[in-house]
Parts: sequence; structure tokens; C-alpha cells
Amino acid sequence: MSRQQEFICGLSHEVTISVLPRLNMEELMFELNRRIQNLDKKNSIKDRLVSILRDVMLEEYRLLERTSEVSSPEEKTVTIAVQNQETAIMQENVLTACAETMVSETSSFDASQLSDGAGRHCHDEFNIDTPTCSTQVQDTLTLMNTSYSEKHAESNTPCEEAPSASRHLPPDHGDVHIKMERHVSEDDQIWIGQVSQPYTDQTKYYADGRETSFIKEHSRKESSGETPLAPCEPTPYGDCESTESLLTDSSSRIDLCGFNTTRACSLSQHRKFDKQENPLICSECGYRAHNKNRLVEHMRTHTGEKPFKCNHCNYKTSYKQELFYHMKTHTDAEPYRCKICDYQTHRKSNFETHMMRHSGVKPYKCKECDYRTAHKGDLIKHKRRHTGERPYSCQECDYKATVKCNLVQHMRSKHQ
DNA sequence: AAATTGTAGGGAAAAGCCCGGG
DNA sequence: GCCCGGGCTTTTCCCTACAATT
Repeated sequence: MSRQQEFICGLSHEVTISVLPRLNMEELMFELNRRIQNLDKKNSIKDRLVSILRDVMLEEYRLLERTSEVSSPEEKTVTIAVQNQETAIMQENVLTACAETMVSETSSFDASQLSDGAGRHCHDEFNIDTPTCSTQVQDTLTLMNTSYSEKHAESNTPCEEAPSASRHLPPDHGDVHIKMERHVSEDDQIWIGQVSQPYTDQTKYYADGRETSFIKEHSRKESSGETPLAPCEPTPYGDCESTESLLTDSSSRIDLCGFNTTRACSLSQHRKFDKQENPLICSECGYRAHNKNRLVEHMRTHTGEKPFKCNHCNYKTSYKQELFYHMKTHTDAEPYRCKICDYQTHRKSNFETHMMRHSGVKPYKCKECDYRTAHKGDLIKHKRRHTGERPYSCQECDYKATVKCNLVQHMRSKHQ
């Protein structure tokens, strides 16, 4: 490790070498993702990221100091550093890559850079062979073998249905406060400013009660005794009123129910939605649409209507957006290509899911056995092994299957 | 014991559905 | 109001392991 690499974010050699090997990348990425939303756009984004990283590292360092009173700090530091020297270099590389990616992503809000002449986003024209930040992290995580889930496994704390750090923002803290504190190191005479950030829930929920990230998180908090965030609880400021007026940063508008937006009109729409000024409710499932068109679109899920047809094949869909994705397969649009295997797709989200599988990170763990998986759906399917649930029943006989394809297979063999 | 058949279960990809923001 | 990117969820398919049957 070069001397330059040992100094991260202006912190001393001691802090850097102590903290870097300890930092869990997924947790760090979570912190960065959470805090980046409150970046002060007036200052350099890179400077703010450096500041954030420093905060996180100093917090970690203080924790390390508290827990290493038995052995001398120097001794422990050196031991950790030697054992994890290689890991630290890799982690730093990832941090650099991610910071650069986030800087470029954040600064690319200028639509003119991403859009074609018609204002349409056209990322396909970019070098999308380059892995995204998240995939870089995941790839490196595999090498480092320091996944979030493994950490929990080691500490014997099963993390069933642990949220994917790259996708969810686990709101463990309604408010995050970093106290004003002075670092003890002689090298690092750094005052840490107080950072107070209300958690802004960005997960989603459906009015028909289907489980979503929000519901899951809500129930998780309930079960763990935490106070869950309710979608629009009455507040001291009135029902579903915004904290907009209280904010010093005019670019951020946070509704007290957790809704966060940079647009005043979006906030207004959201309040209307919450207050049910114009309730557009699906008579079939109770789904509440934000506007008329979305209700029309939603209703197609019940009627089965598929008005959007591909003129190159027989493909039909209820959603215009789906046709858009489908049409890419008929055009010269450059797909996302996996560098590890020959997989390619036109959908970024599917590509990221694919890369997740290469990473080997499996945050979802079964409570009752050692089974782990990268995806919630797999865990739900697996759980039926323990519960004996067989949701797919044969109409012709008493046979019930755990998965639909087995029922199909049964129907073919037994009932033609 | 070997071959065949049916079932269970895991991995992976594709598609569905919905949302926020331009 | 429309369009599009993004993200979470669900569906579907394929494959393997294993037990029961022939």
C-alpha cells in the first residue's frame, strides 16, 4: 500500500489503516447512498463525499477504540493492517470507483448530456459494457468475501429477508445524528459537524395491501418493537402536511409521511393523493391511482386487455413501457452485456439482477435451515418446504403443487 | 439392481407492475 | 398528461436430486 493510499479523506495513517479493513462495503454503500440524497449542491459533490466518508470512518474508528481497550491500539492496528492489507487496497479501489460513479451520476442530472434531441434518455448509446457502480462493488465483494450477510452469519444473528443493501435503504434509524465530537488523534484535529437527517422512506406500498418494501419494513419495525413509519400519520402540523416550510434547502421537499421530492408539483400531487381529494380507486382490488391514466392502465391487469402490439412479432402487452422494452429487441439498440458470461438484456434492472448473481451475495436466509439465496422470491418458494404449503391445486383431482410448473407437469401427465 | 417416472426444489431469466421525475 | 428510466415483484422455464415404481 502506498503512503498515499494510506491517507483517505485526509485522515491520519492510524485511522485509515485501522478503519479501512473493518469497513463493510455494503454498509458503507448504504451510508453513502443515504447521505448523498442530502448533498449540498452548492459545494463540490466530491468534497461532500469525502466529508461523508470521513464521518463514517471516524465513527468506525471510535467504535474500534472503545472495543479494543484490552490490547494496545498500536498492536491491534498493526495486526489488522497486516491481515487485511490486500483487502484494504481493494476496498479503497471500490470506494474510488463508486465515488467517481456517484459523482458522475449525480452531475449527469443535466438532461442535455443524457438525452437525444427529442429529450429522450438514450443510455444505450453510452458504453454500457462498463459495469455500474453496484456491479463493481458486488464483484469486488465476492473477491473480498465480506458480504453483509456473512458478517451476520458469523455473529450468529440470522438475517432472514435481509434487505439488499444496494436496493433498499433499511431505515434502522428514524433520525440519524452524529454528535459534535472531537477526534482524539493528534493528526486528526477534526471537528465533526452535527448531521441530522430524517429518514425519508422511498419504498412503495400498494393500496390493495399487497406486500411491498414499505409493508415489509413496516412489519419488521413492528415486530422489532420499533415505531414504524405510517403512510401519512396525523402530525402536529396537520394531516399530511409538509415540512417544506421548515427546510432550509429549498431543493428538497419532504412530506411528513416520508414522501420526498424535489418538485413542488409532485408534492402537491402527493398530498392530493394522500388526502384523497380525487380518489381514483380500482373497484377490483382497491388500488389507488395517482391519476386517471394510471387507473386505466392498472385496470388492464384485471381485464387482461393488451392494446400494445408489436408489429414485428405476436407480442402484446398491457403497458406501453413494456412494448418499449420489447421493441428494443427488434432494433439495433445495444443491449447490456455481461462480461463474465454471454448474458445480455435490454433492461438495466434485469442486468443488475444478473450481475448480483455473479456476486454470490445471498442476503436472504431461511430461519429454519441453512438455505440462503440472493432473492426474496427464491426464499418464499423455499419456505413452502417447511410450511407444507401447496398453493397450486389441480381442478381434476386432489393433487396440490408447491410451484406452478409442477402443477402444469401434473396436468400434462395425468389429465392431458 | 437397473431403468423409468413423478415430485420437489433451486437458479436464472423474462416480464409485469408501479412510481417519480423530466 | 405523456414519456421514460428505475426498481421491486411475479411468473416462467430449465435443471438436478431424490424417492417411488416397474
